[in-house]
Amino acid sequence: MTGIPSPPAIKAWARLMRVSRQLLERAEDALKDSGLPPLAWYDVLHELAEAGEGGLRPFQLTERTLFAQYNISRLLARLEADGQVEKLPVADDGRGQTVRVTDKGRETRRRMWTVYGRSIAELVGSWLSNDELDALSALLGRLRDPPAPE
Amino acid sequence: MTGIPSPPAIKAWARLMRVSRQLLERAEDALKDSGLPPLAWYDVLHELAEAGEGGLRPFQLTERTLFAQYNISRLLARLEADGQVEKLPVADDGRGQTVRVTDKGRETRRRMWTVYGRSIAELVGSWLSNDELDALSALLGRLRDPPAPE
DNA sequence: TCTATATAGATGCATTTGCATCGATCGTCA
DNA sequence: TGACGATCGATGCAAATGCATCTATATAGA
Repeated sequence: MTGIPSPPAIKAWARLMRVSRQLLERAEDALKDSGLPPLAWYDVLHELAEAGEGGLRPFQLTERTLFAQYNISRLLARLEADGQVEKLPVADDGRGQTVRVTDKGRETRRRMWTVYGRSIAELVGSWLSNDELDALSALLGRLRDPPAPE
Repeated sequence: MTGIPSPPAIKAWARLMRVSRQLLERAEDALKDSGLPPLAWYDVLHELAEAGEGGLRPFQLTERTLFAQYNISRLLARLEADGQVEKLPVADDGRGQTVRVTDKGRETRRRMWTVYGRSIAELVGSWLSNDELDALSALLGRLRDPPAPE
């Protein structure tokens, strides 16, 4: 019975898609303009930095970042080729590996954050109050992880 | 002075990016599962349908859809090859052309909407009340079209 | 233990995107 | 009118994405 979306739903959807695309593009542009790698690198380096010395398995990264499995596989290959991460065999699972961020990777993340963080502040932080930002987060949170259509 | 984003700004940004990506993926999957073309086709067909008989110039489509110019160029080539749109020379500008949706294109849009609309209803409409959806639209509207960084 | 099935991760191939640039026409200004 | 910069749209080439599938290891069940 939810076949036809209400006008407010359509409008919210349209704005959500449009605004997120636009802001994402701005953030990517800012990184490019500073000669820094794309946001996808940041996402992975960030997760790995949070994970600490233990590192993460690639499949854990696919869960956390929403990138497709083959995408993570290739992204990690690029990051490794560039010395940003290192892959270690994992003892109790011969199929897998553990990925750990290197010092260079940590430094890359730090440099990216100075630009990325500024983008966030400019694109979002300077237009809404903290209360409004919290309200936005709360509303978006209700749309998160909707149950997959069986 | 807006160099460092506040925690609420970071959280709102993260949710915005994550939720929009996730919902977009769901909507795309639903179309694929029904054997329908990707959302990009819908966006263009929708704009052209709204424009009516007069059609639109490609550069107008790039403005309205946020797709890059070369992207629109190739998307239109694919749509034309598939008979969804037709390109007409435009009288008063020898460089340009006018793009108009065909009957087939209108039919494609209609069929896509039955699936796409249901996705919107399920992914957004069923989780927030209309008032909440309006509040979300209003907040997102404040983030729209931020002035480009010079 | 042996077999069947599931999971981790990589990869070949086609499609799409991004980037730079091009050819063509338009508009402006001398 | 003629020259010049701007705009419209297309395109060659490289990189990234999507899709299907593959290899290898792990796990469950007879």
